[in-house]
Amino acid sequence: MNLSKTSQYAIRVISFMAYDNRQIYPASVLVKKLKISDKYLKRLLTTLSKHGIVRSIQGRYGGFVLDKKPENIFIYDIVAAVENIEKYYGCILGFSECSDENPCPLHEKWAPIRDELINLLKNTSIADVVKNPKIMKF
Amino acid sequence: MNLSKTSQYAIRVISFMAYDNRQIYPASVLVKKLKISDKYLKRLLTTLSKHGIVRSIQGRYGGFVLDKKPENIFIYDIVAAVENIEKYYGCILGFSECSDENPCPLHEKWAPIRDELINLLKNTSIADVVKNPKIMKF
DNA sequence: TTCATATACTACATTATTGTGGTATTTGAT
DNA sequence: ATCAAATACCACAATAATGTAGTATATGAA
Ligand code: SF4
Ligand code: SF4
Repeated sequence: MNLSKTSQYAIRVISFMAYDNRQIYPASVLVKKLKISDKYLKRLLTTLSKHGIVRSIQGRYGGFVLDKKPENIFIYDIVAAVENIEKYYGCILGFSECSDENPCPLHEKWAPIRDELINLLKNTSIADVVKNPKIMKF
Repeated sequence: MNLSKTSQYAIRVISFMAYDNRQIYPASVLVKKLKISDKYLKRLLTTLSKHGIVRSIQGRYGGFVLDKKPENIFIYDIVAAVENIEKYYGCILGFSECSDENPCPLHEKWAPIRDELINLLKNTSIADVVKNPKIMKF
């Protein structure tokens, strides 16, 4: 019951960068600050840049910058950028024959929870996440 | 955002057996009906029997029987038997420094969803799941 | 133009999850 | 007691997710 580790990494990086979204952070700094595997994080950053969540600046004195204001970056977009978001819409039991149209008794209770979670992801911005000083003690 | 495949398999098997919880099903029948990998399902059934969810009967004419009435077998127990249930109590963002005591703005919204899901798993019995004929068209 | 330092890319390594094979052991009808 | 048919067990295979290594390419300050 959690986002993939990759999604969590992505959220952490973006959260960190949200502190000062004008500053250019080279990957090396982010790796050191967040203690995430060097190459894995770099690859992740490239992915995020291709999805327009960060902007990459190549060459010397380059790095990564947030491409939008933290208020406009939603967790849902980050997750959708790095993993298959469809997964979050499926049946919790893994059945395929049924859906909203053919609900089991569980569905009535599951669907609202699922929808709440998706809405949470869609409505929560990085600015919201960053409000907690505890989290940001990297 | 789903239970592990193993959990889903387990729920399917138990659901199938719930139809006639007096009948002894040899693993071979369950494999054929549910189209789940032979050895993997057998191993899973052994695990479930060790957790008191099914009872195994060895030897010729043996097989597996539900150890309780479907009304008394809860999804939560099945999941807890086959995967690490702790996973479902953690932070969705994967942070560790904080918790209910040091909530971020997201936590206020996440915790209730998490709790609802856990309650759903705890309160939903196999009898509930099996009420939907669509699901049971194996 | 050079060059230090950054990202981009590709291939491989490790780990966790899921799936398979072969054999030992159990059991009750005969 | 025998034996067909079932579970239990152990070791390995395939796949997916995560982590690592090395090289190519880009860029701007000097
Ligand atoms: S009806 Fe039940 S089994 Fe089907 S998708 Fe909904 S929760 Fe899953
Ligand atoms: S406060 Fe936020 S980051 Fe911390 S456990 Fe709760 S949801 Fe996760």
